[in-house]
Amino acid sequence: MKNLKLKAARAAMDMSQDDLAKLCGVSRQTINAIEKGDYNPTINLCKAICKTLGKTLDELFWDEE
Amino acid sequence: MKNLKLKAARAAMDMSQDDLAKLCGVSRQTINAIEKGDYNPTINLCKAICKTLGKTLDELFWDEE
DNA sequence: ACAAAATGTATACTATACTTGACATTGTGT
DNA sequence: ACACAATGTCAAGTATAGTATACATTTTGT
Repeated sequence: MKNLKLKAARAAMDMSQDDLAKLCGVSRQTINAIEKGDYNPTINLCKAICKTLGKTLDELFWDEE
Repeated sequence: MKNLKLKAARAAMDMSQDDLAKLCGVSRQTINAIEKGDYNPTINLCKAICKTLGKTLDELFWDEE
């Protein structure tokens, strides 16, 4: 399942996947795969993404059902 | 750095590392290593742990500074 | 319509999360 | 003191997160 919250938060900061990737110290493909739901990132990467986008884990990676 | 919030939440539910591991579908060593801070779990495992312990990602895995 | 930027996707490789099995150590109860 | 549960730790293996390179497609601006 895609991570649309991440995609939206990135768009709100007017960042490309590549911008975010560089700021988080990973490759563009990694960000792309996470947004696409292709894989299961580590918590440290999730935290780095959250801090870069000014969000928390719950805001970007928690799905309440 | 150790994850004491996780250790405390598990203790509050009166669960052993092995209990938690089984409920999350991972090995005991994995839970032990996470509490010890030995590695960097995936977000899916973090979510499974949170749901088992009735906590959110922010409560167990977010460190505000 | 055109060019350039951003995104999607594929392959082959490397790093590391996670497993299984085993043993040592530290608690906790009786 | 004794037994047993819970925790810490090691080593060798497997699965998959994440990389580098490359190319196709879509989006956006002019």
